[in-house]
Amino acid sequence: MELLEGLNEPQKEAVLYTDGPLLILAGAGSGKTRVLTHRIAFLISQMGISPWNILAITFTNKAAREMRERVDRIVGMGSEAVWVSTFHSCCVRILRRHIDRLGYSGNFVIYDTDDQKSLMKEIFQRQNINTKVYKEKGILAKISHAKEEGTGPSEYEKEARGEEELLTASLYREYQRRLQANNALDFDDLLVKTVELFEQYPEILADYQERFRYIMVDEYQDTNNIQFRFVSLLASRYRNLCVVGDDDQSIYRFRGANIYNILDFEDTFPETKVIRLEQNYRSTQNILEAANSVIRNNTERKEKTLWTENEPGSLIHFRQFMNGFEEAEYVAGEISSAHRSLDADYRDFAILYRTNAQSRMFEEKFVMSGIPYKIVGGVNFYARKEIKDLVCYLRTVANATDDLAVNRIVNVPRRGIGAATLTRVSEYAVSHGLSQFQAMENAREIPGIGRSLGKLEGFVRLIRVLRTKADDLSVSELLEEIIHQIGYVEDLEAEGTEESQARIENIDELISTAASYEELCKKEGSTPSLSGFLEEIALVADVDSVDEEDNHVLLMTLHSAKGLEFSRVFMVGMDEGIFPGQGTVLYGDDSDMEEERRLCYVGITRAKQDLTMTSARSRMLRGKIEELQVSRFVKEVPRDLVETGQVYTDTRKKLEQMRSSQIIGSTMKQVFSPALKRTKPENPGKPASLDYGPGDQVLHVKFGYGTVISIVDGGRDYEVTVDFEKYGTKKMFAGFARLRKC
DNA sequence: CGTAGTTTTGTTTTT
DNA sequence: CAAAACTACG
Repeated sequence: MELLEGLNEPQKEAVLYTDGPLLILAGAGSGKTRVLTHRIAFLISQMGISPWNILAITFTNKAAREMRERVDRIVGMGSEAVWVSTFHSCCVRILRRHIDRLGYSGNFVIYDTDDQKSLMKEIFQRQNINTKVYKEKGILAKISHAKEEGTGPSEYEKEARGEEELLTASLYREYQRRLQANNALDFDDLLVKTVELFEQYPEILADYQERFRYIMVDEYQDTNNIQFRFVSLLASRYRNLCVVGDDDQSIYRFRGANIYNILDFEDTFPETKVIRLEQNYRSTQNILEAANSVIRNNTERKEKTLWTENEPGSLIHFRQFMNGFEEAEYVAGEISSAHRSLDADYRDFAILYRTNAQSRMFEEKFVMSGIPYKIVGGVNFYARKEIKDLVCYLRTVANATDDLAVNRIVNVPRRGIGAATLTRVSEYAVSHGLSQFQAMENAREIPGIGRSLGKLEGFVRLIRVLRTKADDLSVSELLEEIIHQIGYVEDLEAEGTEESQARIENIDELISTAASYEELCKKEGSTPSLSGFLEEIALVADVDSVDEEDNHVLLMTLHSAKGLEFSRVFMVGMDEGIFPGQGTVLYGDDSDMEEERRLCYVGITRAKQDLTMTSARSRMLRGKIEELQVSRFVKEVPRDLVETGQVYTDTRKKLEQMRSSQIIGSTMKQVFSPALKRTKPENPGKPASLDYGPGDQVLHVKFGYGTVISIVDGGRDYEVTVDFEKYGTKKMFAGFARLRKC
């Protein structure tokens, strides 16, 4: 069959197994997207399933877009009826239709983290909470976790023990009350409310169960409990649930992802078929071996070993520097020279780090060296002040009850409406049961408003004018109208700084985003709307905008890199206290460390051809210079796979550099030798004797079972020749091969 | 009410 | 060492 061409055996099996629960354990680079898209195509073209009955859930919009394109390509006509979306956008689509049953209106707004914080801050102020003891962020984190567990305010209150939890319970209740009053949902609510809807209205659930007879979930290891409930509810009728994931790549526990969703999938759905994809098509043998060696140190995982038919490739490079400055210089230098000698293009490189803050130094060096680059993540595009301001104007125009948006822009640009006035407005609003904007419309009635009355009236007039115009204008035109009316860009131009210039560029980008949203709607045949646009931008992540066509180096966190691949990867900041992070090293337990290790595994497996890890002996942290040890993860890579190389020397000060490179060179041995003891105490180089001999059956992690042909004492180690059942005869060093007698 | 200057706070990771 | 939050003055 044409559809199955080019797929390996387990991949084919996964495509053909269509009925009942299916768990695909797909290692990094094992072609899982391919399997999923072919599976969808198979369902439609061979099984005669209507595209309408298929739901595919991905983690990011980018993944959804990619899958959509690939499905379109193989399925062709009718493929657009397949729902390919993220959890969140899928929920939004469902809620827009039915949320009125839950006491919200269909044009609800979605609050981002910033909005959540402002709202909580307001609640704190109103209730006179001591911000020295309790932090908005901390309470919000608790609420978020409660929501991920599906615990509502009442239930939380019942279970609350101790002062802090009781306070959280009451704040949780108030927070939800305020959200609802503003007709707003936060990220977690999107899932919570959908599940609530399904549980309270079985007929609505039944509708969607009928509709989504075949459900596929990608990156299943990163689902949290509420997402699990959502999927289980939908799939409980037809039970055609196919989940794809890799427990070794579960890196979102901090945000509620429950690794046991994938580890225990077979227990939850007893008739589950399990298929493992362990052949990697992405990386060289050395890179894969390094990844396998690192992840092997985790205990909470499903045992598996990735293998590949690719070349061994070059060794993993490791470089240690005196400080972060030299580290960045080295990376920039390597990229420049590779580019100059035409070995690689800029787009082949990615710099991966643990925290966003680490990007700065690389950015500076890249600017100096003229290397084109793009930073993914950091401050979300839509969280930037100028963008947020304008979006809040749009929100105000779209939704009369969005108090948060109104309060944000009422004095942007300066209209002389200050804190005192706003407090009066808000008191009036609360006592009369009005929204903030409605109260402003009645400003005349508000006691003590005094001189601010005219200013408020001016603001109300402006919004009314914009609302009227919104009916005839497209989103991008409305945006330009707003910018024109409030003179936003003019103000920025007047500033004339580099920063204000960057903001103007961001604003231009926002306008073109609006324009392309309209384009997309036209192409799809849907009607562009203001609320549609707002929804679109509320759910995008920064990775979503990564474009493989652009020729620049990408800088991003290890988290953002999941699902991507690059020819050449630099994992920078490989220091104890940075990666693994300080919190994990000092306060974390084993499972925290295992999560960090999985993150490292994700990083290593992003590389196709070439991987470099770097560290620094000292770094500037929180304004202090700190001495750092090399990351334990570097030490977990077998010595034989690593090349420490000539230490990079700056051309400016040869002499000094040579001295420091000698120092670094001499530390290199110390870096690695204790490592081998630590991570593989059972394998200290050449063993005194071997517990197997010629003729014995042995097991190898990668090649499986085989028979020992001969053993030669090679001085440093024994050279063993083994005839493997599946891979034929291989020669290997006993100390490294870790053969087990059986 | 707005600004400039001062103090405090903070580091994971993000849909 | 930043950025954010707070304070005091014009």
